[in-house]
Amino acid sequence: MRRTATTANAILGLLALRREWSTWELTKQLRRNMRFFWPRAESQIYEEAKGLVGKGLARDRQSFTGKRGRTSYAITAAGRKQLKRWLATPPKPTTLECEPLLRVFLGTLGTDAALRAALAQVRADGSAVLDVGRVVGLEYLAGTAPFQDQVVVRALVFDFLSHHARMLIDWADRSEAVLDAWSGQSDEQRTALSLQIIRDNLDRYPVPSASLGADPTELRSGSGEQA
Amino acid sequence: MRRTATTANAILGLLALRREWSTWELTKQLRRNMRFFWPRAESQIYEEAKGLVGKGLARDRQSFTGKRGRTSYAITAAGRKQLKRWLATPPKPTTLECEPLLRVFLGTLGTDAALRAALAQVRADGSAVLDVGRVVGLEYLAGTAPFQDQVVVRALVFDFLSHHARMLIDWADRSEAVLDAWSGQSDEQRTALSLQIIRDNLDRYPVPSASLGADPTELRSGSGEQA
DNA sequence: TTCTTCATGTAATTAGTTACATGATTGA
DNA sequence: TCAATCATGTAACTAATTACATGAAGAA
Repeated sequence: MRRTATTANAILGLLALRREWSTWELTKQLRRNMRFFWPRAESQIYEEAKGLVGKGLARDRQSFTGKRGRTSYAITAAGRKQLKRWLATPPKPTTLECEPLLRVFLGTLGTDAALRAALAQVRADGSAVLDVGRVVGLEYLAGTAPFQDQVVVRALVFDFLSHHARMLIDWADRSEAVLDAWSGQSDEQRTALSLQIIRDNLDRYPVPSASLGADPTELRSGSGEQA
Repeated sequence: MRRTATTANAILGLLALRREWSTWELTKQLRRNMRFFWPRAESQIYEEAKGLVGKGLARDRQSFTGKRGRTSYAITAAGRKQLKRWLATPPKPTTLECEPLLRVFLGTLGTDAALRAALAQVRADGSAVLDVGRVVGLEYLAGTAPFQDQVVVRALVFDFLSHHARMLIDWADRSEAVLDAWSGQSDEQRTALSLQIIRDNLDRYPVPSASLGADPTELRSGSGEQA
């Protein structure tokens, strides 16, 4: 009853963009485009696609390549209706899952090498996004992308992922520089550096005017450089 | 067959920082600090804590508040050993799960209002991080944070989350401006704007001289039937 | 006194992953 | 013809969520 089943709706959305998809094409699409903001194992796709058929939201068609079967899917009228309904529901919150950051959080329990390995992983995660972005972005610019007609929304997604990726890489770079600075520093110096990092970040938060309640003396003056 | 069980290790890490934790304190900690990079349902904590005891990595202690029981946990020597081992293993990739972005991806199938709702959610997600950051950050600056001695690593986490949050908010702002620009624009103008967004992002990628070349093959979604 | 929030869990269910198995196609 | 990779799934399992139930403490 309370089933949101986002993955199923994601597939439904793909089905709505083209008249027929083989399961393989669906998985390829998820690998290429959606994995960075809705990552799922490929076996899940097979499962969900079958589920859609079971609910009458898609229909399947069998064909053969040699003696090996293949299933293709197409959206039904009921499927389109369900998709519209879903798109009108409130979105779920964004979540980030960053195991390397957990390791940094617990970093004092481990080694310097472990800390650096965590940073390296985050940098690699960002690079992986950019690597795909370069290929896909150039396709759109060339006008040859598989869903060129969707470019107006895809550009927004592209912008998101690009910034996300660069955030990861830049953070890894900054943090590595901090680790480098630590060597030869006293505990006091390290602490001072850390507090400065926190202060720098806080200074850049725009205080939300909506929620400023009691007294403005609480706020730091001189933060008037908003864009 | 590798059992990493990151959530269990996360709890183990908390246990290593203090001599005893009640389950409630563990859940509170996860809500306050870790939920933005390792979000888990609270019921999971109870489960995992029991699991740690079962494996001898922690021991539990029962007490009472009135007639109601309470369980507290402490790490064992074996637990510390396991924790060290885990910290030395390679980190897992970062993943982002952004349902609003999926909605933007499929945005042409829905309404303008739905698109804006997705952006609003992302902005809210960023704000939620900053709201906690303000409180926690000031605690560290004041020297009164519960784990003040961990400030050197916590500052790095703080830096990450601050930038992540601002990335979300800035993207929502930019994208909303794009939606505003769309009204009164022709399809050609919208497309031009979108391509410009993609171009701007690509221009800012440093092309990694190391991994040039590779494959432009991956594209080509077959069946060139496009609307 | 009653309401709300803090605190402590259990039960039922589902979503998702890992591992495996195997046919078809390509190209060296 | 052999290996790699493309393509198509299934089985087994576990991690995780939702929903529920209820006691204690403090505020109104």
